Amino acid sequence: MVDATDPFSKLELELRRGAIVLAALSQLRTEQYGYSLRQALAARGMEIEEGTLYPLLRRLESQGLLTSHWRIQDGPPRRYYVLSKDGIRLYARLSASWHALSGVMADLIKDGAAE
Amino acid sequence: MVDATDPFSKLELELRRGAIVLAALSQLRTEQYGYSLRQALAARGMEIEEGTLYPLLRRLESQGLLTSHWRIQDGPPRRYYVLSKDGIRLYARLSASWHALSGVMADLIKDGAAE
DNA sequence: TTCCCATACTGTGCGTCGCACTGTATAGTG
DNA sequence: CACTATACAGTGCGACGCACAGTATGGGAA
Repeated sequence: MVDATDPFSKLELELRRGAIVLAALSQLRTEQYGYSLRQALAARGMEIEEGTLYPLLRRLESQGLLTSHWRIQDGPPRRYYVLSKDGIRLYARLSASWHALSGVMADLIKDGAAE
Repeated sequence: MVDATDPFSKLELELRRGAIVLAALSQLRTEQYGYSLRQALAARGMEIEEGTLYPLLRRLESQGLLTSHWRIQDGPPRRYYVLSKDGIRLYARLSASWHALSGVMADLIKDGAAE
């Protein structure tokens, strides 16, 4: 629960926004269900709300980037997701984009860092 | 003009989305007008549409992060923008956030890079 | 001079998406 | 048997990038 009237909070949220998909995809190279994915990401410093993550997973599947199936075993039924062939390709491209963006931004920010 | 039906294009756009504000702010540590800012960013690999940049500048000013004034000198009137005190503070915080995010993402992506 | 393009800014509307919030259901623990 | 953690689904709002359209000036070429 952040103060939405604070410009910084809004901007930081926007900053994370695009990265969320890539973060999720990166962990779906191996099979995960929503809840475990959320915990895996949180453990690495990328906290994503349930209301964000679950719709995201469904959206990515509807776009053919993920495949999923229910599995009932040791506990409640869980929907497991993993990258599809298209998802693997897209992940490669998107992580390359991230890398490029990261470089550009580092360049932009560092100028005048000595000031 | 990208193919909006291609999931990759949409996701890449989302990836850039949050970074745009930070990129703009980074160049407004020194006074710039919209058009020159757009060219400065493009020259460094960060192309921003006019329909994105101009509203962004107005929005940031309305939030008190930028100050602006018209100047008439050698050509058409230009509206010059520069970081306000609040803007300077926010820029520092936001670039720190970017740095942190960048680190987290690098960590997430690199796992299994050897696969 | 006149045409044209680059420059420079304004404004509108659409589509997308993160999140807050709510709801549903199961498993395990005391 | 209540209570909590787990696990997922669904709705609505707010924010914003961009496509698109419009306005106006300045400079160079014909």
